[in-house]
Amino acid sequence: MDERQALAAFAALGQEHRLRVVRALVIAGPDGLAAGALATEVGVASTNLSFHLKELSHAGLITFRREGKSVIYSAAYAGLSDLIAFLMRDCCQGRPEVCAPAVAALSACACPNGDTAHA
Amino acid sequence: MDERQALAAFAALGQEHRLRVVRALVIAGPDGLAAGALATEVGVASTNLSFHLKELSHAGLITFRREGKSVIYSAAYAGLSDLIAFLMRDCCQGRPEVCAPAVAALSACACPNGDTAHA
DNA sequence: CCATCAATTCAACGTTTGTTGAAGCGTATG
DNA sequence: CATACGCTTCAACAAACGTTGAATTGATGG
Repeated sequence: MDERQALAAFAALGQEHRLRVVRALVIAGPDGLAAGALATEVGVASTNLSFHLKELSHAGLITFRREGKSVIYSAAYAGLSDLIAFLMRDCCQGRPEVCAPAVAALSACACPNGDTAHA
Repeated sequence: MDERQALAAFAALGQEHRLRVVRALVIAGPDGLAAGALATEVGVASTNLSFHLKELSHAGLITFRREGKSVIYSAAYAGLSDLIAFLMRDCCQGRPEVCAPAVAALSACACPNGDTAHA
């Protein structure tokens, strides 16, 4: 990920309604949510939501697929990963302890190795 | 971290000059950089930089200390960690594999356990 | 084929944001 | 105590952003 993409992603997340959309989609998981459902959940007019969804999609933070009359949006987990990596890249020039808290914070969420506690 | 703080942080990062400042400070490490040095590195007028530094400080992404005539800024690693945690919170509702890539991306940067490779 | 529903595009608007130059404040030095 | 230096505050302006209602596209059902 280059600076241009990261910039677009952070700018996209720096807006109340868009941040809520991404959070809702992250929580919803790979199944995603229809645009209408999102509009209700976030509390924004559909016209306005479309604008924000396009922005998020352009920033690589969400993806979408048509399903009948609805358009289903989901979080782009890869895009989110890349964004985190960009922000912390080159963070520990010989000082691993500096950015270790960030790893711990994220690990607490994901428990990727099936090893849930006392890591 | 609550939504309001996360919003301020993402909005702060969604601006070219501010993102460069944060990246420069993340790379610089705990020692930090003086405002003047940052202005040179980022390529922005000192007046303008002050504005952005205040914004970043307010968002909890950087800290500062006075040292003689200079003001030294450094990355607030804890703030960055919290931000990452907020973004990915509740991401793996029974599906750890979904956000595992994010953990991998960050771990590659930090190698916190002294275990550098082949993890 | 027409009516309906879901979602998007478009143009217009009010507000917020980033930038600039001049002036001010705090710290060091002769 | 006066000067120089580093940085910040202030007021003003142009550009970008988010919101809204009306019109449009695409898919489904009578």
